[in-house]
Amino acid sequence: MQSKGYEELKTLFADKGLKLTHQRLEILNVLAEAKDHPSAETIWERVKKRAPTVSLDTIYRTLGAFESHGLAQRIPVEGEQARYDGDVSQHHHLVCRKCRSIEDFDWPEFDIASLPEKAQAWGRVEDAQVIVRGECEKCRELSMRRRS
Amino acid sequence: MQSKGYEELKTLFADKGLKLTHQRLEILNVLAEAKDHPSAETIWERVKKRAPTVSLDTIYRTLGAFESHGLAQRIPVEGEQARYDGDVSQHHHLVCRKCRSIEDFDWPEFDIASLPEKAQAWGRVEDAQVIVRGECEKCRELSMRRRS
DNA sequence: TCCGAAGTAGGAATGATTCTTATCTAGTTT
DNA sequence: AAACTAGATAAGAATCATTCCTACTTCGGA
Repeated sequence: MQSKGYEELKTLFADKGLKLTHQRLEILNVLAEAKDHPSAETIWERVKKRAPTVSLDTIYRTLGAFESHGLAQRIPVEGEQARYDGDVSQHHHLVCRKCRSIEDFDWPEFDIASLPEKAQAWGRVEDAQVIVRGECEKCRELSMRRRS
Repeated sequence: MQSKGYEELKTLFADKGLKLTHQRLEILNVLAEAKDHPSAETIWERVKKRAPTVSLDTIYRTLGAFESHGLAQRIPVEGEQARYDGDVSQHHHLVCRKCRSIEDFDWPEFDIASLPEKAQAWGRVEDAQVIVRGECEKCRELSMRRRS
């Protein structure tokens, strides 16, 4: 995800009726740089390095605003903490049940337009993605070593 | 999901090292009859009709046990309450962001074996499903009517 | 520059889920 | 059939992510 210029962002936010504050900018930056699909709390820790006074509540509110305006997505995973992705382009996720790590993967052949009848007729589709759950390689090795 | 006979279940549970208690039977029944992907609390309400003394904690513990033994799945959705599905066969979900309803859909062409390279190499895949998010027809009509 | 809407901090409140402890039960052993 | 033991259960307390409340501050248009 490439960062947009300040003026470009300002226009983008204005169009959505959002104000482009310092905190929101920092959160956007963290999201843009993150490759680990961080939780709100993790984002908070990272943002605090550059803006130490930001409150966790602000992080939550901002992420909620970003999500409803299509600037970020909340990843469809169960689990204690919500996980966010600043990349809203079409892609899919690999979710490790052990260590909770989340990785992206692309699947160009996957096409929302070819979803079956029932999905097309269901209502207004906003997004569709594949969720693969299991055990990542790292955890798999660990559990094998432990067993032997 | 068809109910299995008692003896059959007993064997199935014994094989997994689980005890087949009255409570677990009732929870299984509720899951088998449910088509709405209920939350733990909803399951609790239904189970209480037949077994009024069951505690919510038992519901949570049992669902956890069922999930790790492949007798139920927790649906990969974000949101305040976890949602469960007694159907563990390959299928996908339509999730309404407004009313939180969840519907099943089948997609025979979807094949785990044809996931792209990166997903195959990631680790041990336990399941893969498509999550479609958006607004169901009912909510869509409501919001349109309100707007006009 | 002024105003109202929107954003913010900090702490309190909420609500789902899990843990603790003492008790109980299913399936097994004697 | 009585005793045994690992696994289950109930009840309430504890946790922890997330949201709400209140008072204060900032942004952007007029």
